[in-house]
Amino acid sequence: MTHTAVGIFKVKDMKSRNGVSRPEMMSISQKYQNLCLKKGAWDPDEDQILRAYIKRYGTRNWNEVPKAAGLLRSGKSCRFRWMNYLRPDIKRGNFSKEEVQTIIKLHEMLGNSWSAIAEKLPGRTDNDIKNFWNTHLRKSFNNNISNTAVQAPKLEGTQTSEEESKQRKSSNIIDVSFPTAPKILNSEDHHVNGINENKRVEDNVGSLESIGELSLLDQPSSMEAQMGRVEDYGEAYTDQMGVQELLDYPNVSHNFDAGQEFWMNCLMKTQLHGNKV
DNA sequence: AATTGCGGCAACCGCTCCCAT
DNA sequence: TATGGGAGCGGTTGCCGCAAT
Repeated sequence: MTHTAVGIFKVKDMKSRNGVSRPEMMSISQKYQNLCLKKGAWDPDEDQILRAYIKRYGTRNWNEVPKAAGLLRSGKSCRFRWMNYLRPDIKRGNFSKEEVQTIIKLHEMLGNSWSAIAEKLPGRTDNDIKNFWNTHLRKSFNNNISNTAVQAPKLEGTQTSEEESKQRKSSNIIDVSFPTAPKILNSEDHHVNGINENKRVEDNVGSLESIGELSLLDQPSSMEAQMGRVEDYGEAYTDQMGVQELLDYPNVSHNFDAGQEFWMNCLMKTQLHGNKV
């Protein structure tokens, strides 16, 4: 049956014997389990089984889910499928302007803490955001520094039609430059506005109670200055008085970076018109 | 028409953290 | 207090489809 192989080795209960150490046995067990488990894309039947099982029994123990549901998958795989695809509250459409802005701002602030970013984007998963960043935004920000052509983000979402896909691919190279782009540094310990980069990200993000509070971050370049991670790319980032002003009046619009504003406009035009900017 | 290269997404892997014992 | 298991996270890989050659 499906879960016999999975449950065969209870490694923690085994003692070393025949000269095989526990770690070695662990490894053997893992390999054996892996051989027995299905990998790769999920088919609709598996989705249906998992969905039905979780609907009925919930997700208290992911390792039990595949065994009890009769799926030849690891608990991790089931969890991943549920969390990133099957969950009913998953949003699978376009990334809105607000969502893109939020991702950009939070990434400036938190780095690659996708789960923390995802918390502020209801319906979006960390994996979605990570993929979106890696395939669209990262290139833009890398090229941001070198001022070369970048690829416009795809904003249609994951379930695009072939037509949209073709249109996107035929028109997705735009020229964007960021004349005043800040450069992120690898610094040791930063405490800005209560954010400690050396702490777990959740601890820092916990202080941002709602998306509304993100309005405080509406000045991307200035935020870099607040975080003290800006190299000398212009006075706006190094002016201590300016930084103090931001700290004193966080809700007042300061020094909105023209390069990023332009870039954001490009994104929005691409989304709204589905064509060149 | 066949081949190659590339982009995008889904999924896996390895690691760390948290919590129960 | 130490240990082990489960959960969660970020990085990476593999596959598929499309465009270019």
